[in-house]
Amino acid sequence: MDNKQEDRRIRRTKKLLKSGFASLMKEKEFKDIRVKDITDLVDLNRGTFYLHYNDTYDLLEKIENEVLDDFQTMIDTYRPQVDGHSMLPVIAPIVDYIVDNLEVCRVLFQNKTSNDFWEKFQKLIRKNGVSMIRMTYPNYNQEYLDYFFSFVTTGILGLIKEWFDTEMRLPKNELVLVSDKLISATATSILNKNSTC
Amino acid sequence: MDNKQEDRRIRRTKKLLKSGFASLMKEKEFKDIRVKDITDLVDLNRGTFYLHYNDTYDLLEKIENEVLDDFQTMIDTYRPQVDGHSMLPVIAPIVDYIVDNLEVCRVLFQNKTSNDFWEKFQKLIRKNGVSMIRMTYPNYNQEYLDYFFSFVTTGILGLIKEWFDTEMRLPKNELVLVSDKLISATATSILNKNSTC
DNA sequence: TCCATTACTCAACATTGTGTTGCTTTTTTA
DNA sequence: TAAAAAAGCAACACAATGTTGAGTAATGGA
Repeated sequence: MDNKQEDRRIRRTKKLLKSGFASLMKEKEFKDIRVKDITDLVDLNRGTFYLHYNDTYDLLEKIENEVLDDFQTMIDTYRPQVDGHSMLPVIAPIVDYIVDNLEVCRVLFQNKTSNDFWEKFQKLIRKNGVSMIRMTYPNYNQEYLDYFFSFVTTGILGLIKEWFDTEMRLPKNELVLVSDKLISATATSILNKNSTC
Repeated sequence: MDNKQEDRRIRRTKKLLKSGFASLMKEKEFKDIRVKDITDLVDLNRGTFYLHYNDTYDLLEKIENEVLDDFQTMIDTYRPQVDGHSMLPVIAPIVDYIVDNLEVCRVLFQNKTSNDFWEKFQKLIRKNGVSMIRMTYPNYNQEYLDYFFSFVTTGILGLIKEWFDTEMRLPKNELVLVSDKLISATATSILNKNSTC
């Protein structure tokens, strides 16, 4: 978006720091990653890190927010195509995105850090999902709806995590289908039986 | 279990450190908790901490494992009562346990640390759950079963987290019912439709 | 092409928290 | 009550942090 706002050097440096960080996350735990580890890996001065991030938590958070912004953009783009029965039109591009940004997404979805990303992801899905459900079931009990969304969104996060944990053995399109199936199965079983409670 | 194995002073000290830690987790993030914070709070020497734990991560891990051991014991105790259709006989005592150990369980289920507890909890449920499912569906595709379990177990974890996040407003027995309902809804919709794939 | 701007480098620094040690005091248990 | 073991205490070296000031190099607009 702000592609021309930042100095080319800054873009380059940030990209290096982020990719170095993601790369280190394959080898060691988040808590064991030092600023020096990152800057050594990508050949930058340690001080340079602090020109852009406060610490490794800040770096992680910035990465999280960038991905989440992309997700929101995709939801806004593809939601109009959802027909109410299946979430496929939205799920498919999101899974495509994950595949296109594997290294970073692995870090976020496998979530060996703190569950900030999971939490924010859920908020995003819930925000967008509640408004859709309300169209069909305007009076459904809000508290139950909250629990429903907690269940489904964490469930999907667990699904994607499982996918990474198993080296992405399941083909991408099957992951999409399984996700959609589980979402609609849960939704219909809950929404239809208790639409008045 | 080893109630009489450990010196009374050790029992007291460990209990103090664990409760102090759980108490601090209400105020601040895990990463901001120093060993000195804990020992100051419960009036112990900082060095004493290191007689029992390597660091705060180690302390957290020990807490996790104790709770998980209790869960396994409860599953072993109550599983014989499960009739195949509902998980209520197992879910209910687990939720009771959570209520009886609120402070510690809040830390583990709200999971603002690293998702080690979630991960171990899932492993435990999966281990016990797969063997039950196999009785009824011996030939169900293993890979799909894995995804099903990832979905359901993280879903339930999300449910419990939601419960803590909303100050446990939902009555305990309703939480039990919602959990059971979501589990069996997901299970039946998946297992019945695709028992051959 | 030049020049002002600004990002990055480098070395040094104070600070904080860690994990350990040797010795003393207190508590436990048999 | 005595031996054993845990907790207190003070001091230590160490690692990593976050910041600094001054010099160097790259950038992008005129």
